[in-house]
This record gives sequence, structure tokens and C-alpha cells, in this order.
Amino acid sequence: MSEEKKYQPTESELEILQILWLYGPSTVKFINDKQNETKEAGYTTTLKIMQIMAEKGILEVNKESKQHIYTPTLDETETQGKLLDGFVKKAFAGSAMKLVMQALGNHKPSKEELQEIKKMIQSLENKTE
Amino acid sequence: MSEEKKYQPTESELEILQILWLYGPSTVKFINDKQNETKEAGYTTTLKIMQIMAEKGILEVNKESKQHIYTPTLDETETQGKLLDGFVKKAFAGSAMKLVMQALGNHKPSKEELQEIKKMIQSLENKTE
DNA sequence: ATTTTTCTACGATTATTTTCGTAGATTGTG
DNA sequence: CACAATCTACGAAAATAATCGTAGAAAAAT
Repeated sequence: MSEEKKYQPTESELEILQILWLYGPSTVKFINDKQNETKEAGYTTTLKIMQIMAEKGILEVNKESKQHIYTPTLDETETQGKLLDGFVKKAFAGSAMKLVMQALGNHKPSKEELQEIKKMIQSLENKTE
Repeated sequence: MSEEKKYQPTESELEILQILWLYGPSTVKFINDKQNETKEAGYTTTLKIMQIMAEKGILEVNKESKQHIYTPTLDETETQGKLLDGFVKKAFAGSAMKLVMQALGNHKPSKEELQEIKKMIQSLENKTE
């Protein structure tokens, strides 16, 4: 089965990953600017974290030009899956169902989204039998 | 609308809360024993964290007998809701849908559970219109 | 009533994550 | 070439969480 590496990005790391996943490979400056759209974030702070991430292997760095370009090595969906797993255990005592129900209740999905979910359920029902 | 306190329990705190929510008001020893069913956990460590939680107001302590009894002041569902909110933002860039889809995909629900979700969707559809 | 067991109190240590200041390298400009 | 602007490198501090050892109070046992 899936090999379940135990690595979990920290919060700051995750914040950076989100930006990278959304916009693709970027420079520190770009990331830092994005962060500053919503909060204070010192340039060297962002840099440091990204360097640490590179050390850990979460990011890959292209140093050809002066402005290093960082690329995430982790797949978004896969990483989210692992995080979700951990979260379900920690916050919902392992019950994914409870989480799903609560998520549906709290963040009212649009009609289109409801449609999507229905499709998903159908395909699950087919697989179940 | 909902007042969004910014407090988030730490991991250890959450672990303790889970046990309290499941079994009701308990002593430190009880909690610590439960924890030790799955991992190492020093008694004084558990105690310390629970004392800190009491300081913060997350737990209430009854000191009538020697064995203090701790009761959570936070509502389980409400707390989970807040945690979920934060998690969706941090790990799923704010998309609750993505989270729901992934959760459904990763943790195959049983037939009964699928039934429940369907009901939920129906009630949502009615409200939407 | 003395000893043993069971608990709490609490400071101190360790670990982990984040933040930041400073130095030095590279690039662009006049 | 020299000056300014832009970046990276890196160590060190600050903030936060988790762990643990020791002391002493209370209760139980003999």
C-alpha cells in the first residue's frame, strides 16, 4: 500500500507551497510579495524558509540566474491527501465521515458543486458494488 | 455571524480533548493511560499540558477530591468546525469542495455512509432553492 | 503514627519553528 | 570603474510547544 512518509510541511512551508502550486515555479521575491498581500512577511524570512525547504528536498532550486527559481517537488493532491489523513485523525478522531458532513454543512456548496459531489457518490456506489 | 475566536488548540491539547469528548470528564491518570495505549506519554507531561489548558480556560477543573477532574469547556462540533476552517485555508487554499472530494476519494464511505451523505445533499439542495 | 503510594505543583530543559540582522556576491547604470 | 540596487548566505535570537525531574501534599495501608 501507500508508503506513508511521515513528513508534514510546517504551516509556513505550506503557505509557500500553496503559492507555488497555484502560480508555478517562482522566485523568493514573487512568493514574498504574494504573502505580503495578506500579511507582513520579511523577505529574509521567506528566503530562509524556502532554503530550508530546499535542504529538506521539498523544493528544487535552479541557480542558473541570480534570482533562484524554486519548484515544489511534492505533488499537490498527494500532499493534501496526507495532510487530510493526519487532520482527520487529530481533529475528528479518525472519522472522515464526520469531517465530510461538517465541511458540507459549514461551507454551503453551490448547485454545480452539489452536482459534482453527486457524481462522485455515484461512482463510489458503483465501485462498492 | 459566528464570532471566530482565533484560538486553536495545539496538537497535544487536541489529543487530550478528543479523549475528554469521547469519555467525558476525566482525571489526568485516565487520560494518560488512554494516551499510553497508543504511544509513550509521561504522566507529568500530560498533567502539565492539562494544567496549561485549564489556565487558558479550555478545561475546567474540579478540585474537590484529590484526583482533580477535568472537563472540556469547548464544544466538540464547534471546535472541529473552527479547526476545519483553518485547515481548509491552510491545506486546500480555501476550497472546501476540494477537501470534500478528496476525503470521499481517500476514505471510501460505506453504503450507509453514502446514504447519509445523500440525505445531507438533499437537504442542502432544498435550502439552496 | 509511620511508611508507602498516589497525585499535584512548578521550574527548567529540550525541541521545533519563525523571524531577523548583517555580510557579501552579483547585476545594472552612468 | 564605481555606486546603487537586488539577492543570497547564514548565524543567532525569539517564540512556541512539549517533556521531564524533583519536591511536597494528601490519602491509604500496615
